[in-house]
Amino acid sequence: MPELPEVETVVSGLRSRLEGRRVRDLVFLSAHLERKQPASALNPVIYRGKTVQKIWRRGKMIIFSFSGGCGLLIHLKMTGQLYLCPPEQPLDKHTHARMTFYGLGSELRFRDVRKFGFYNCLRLPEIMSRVEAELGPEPLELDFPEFQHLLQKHGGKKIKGWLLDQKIIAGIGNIYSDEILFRSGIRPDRPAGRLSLVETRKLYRAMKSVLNKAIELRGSSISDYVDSAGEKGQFQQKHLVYDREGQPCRRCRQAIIERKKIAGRSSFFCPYCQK
DNA sequence: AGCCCATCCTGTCCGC
DNA sequence: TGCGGACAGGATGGGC
Repeated sequence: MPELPEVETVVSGLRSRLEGRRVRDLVFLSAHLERKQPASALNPVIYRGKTVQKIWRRGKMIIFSFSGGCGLLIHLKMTGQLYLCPPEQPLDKHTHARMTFYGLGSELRFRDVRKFGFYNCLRLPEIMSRVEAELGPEPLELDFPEFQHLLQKHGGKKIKGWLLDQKIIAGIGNIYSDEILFRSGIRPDRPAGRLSLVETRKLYRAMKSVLNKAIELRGSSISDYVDSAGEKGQFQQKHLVYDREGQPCRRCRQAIIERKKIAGRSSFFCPYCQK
């Protein structure tokens, strides 16, 4: 499931290959993805001849800007993939869009088995206003006082749900919320507003260190995730609780990792290390 | 305000 | 071996 570190890895790979390139064509391969376009969507034909100006990330959203004010807003959701590959590589039924470029031996493909993701052709100002309306601040740019303020502002929420809420903080999903809470020694069902100062500091530091370390290791490949070159990440080897139900805790080596549904999501935690 | 549930979708896994 | 049902999950939207 691509979360902030996976999306960051994809974006940095695409950026180095695509920024400054001129689009030859954008083609949708399945009607499904087109049905997810909002009413204000641009005709894909408009992208022909446009130059990729910038590619960046906001939370888990991927944004492209092109010359002429066009943009792309892409979300990989759970099984989406956005990668460069040789044009002759066979297409399968899960590949929903392809973009080709002048002078580049690779094409960009959007593939998504479960079809939860979207790939929206929109004007850049519309993308920016949508993204800013829907997303809270970036966790890696958040300072400690603002972090504390957000904990109090949504203090009734369980901390797991708090971390997952994209409107509070943008980019954290189910894997990293569990890994962050384990490293903070905090149980996922604790109310966000009732953490001690020491716990709040631990949580803040763990959030940054887990996300940064995961970016360094190019993300976690649990099911479908691959980067822009089709390569898997390595952070799954560092997971301490996620998907480890029934196995001994890697820290205390005694307690057994539990799994509970919290805030509607499977949550893994150590009943001994997390208070 | 915040929780729970259903929804979208398909591959995988489990039990019979 | 094969089939059917449960399940997973990011985000949204409705109901309580």
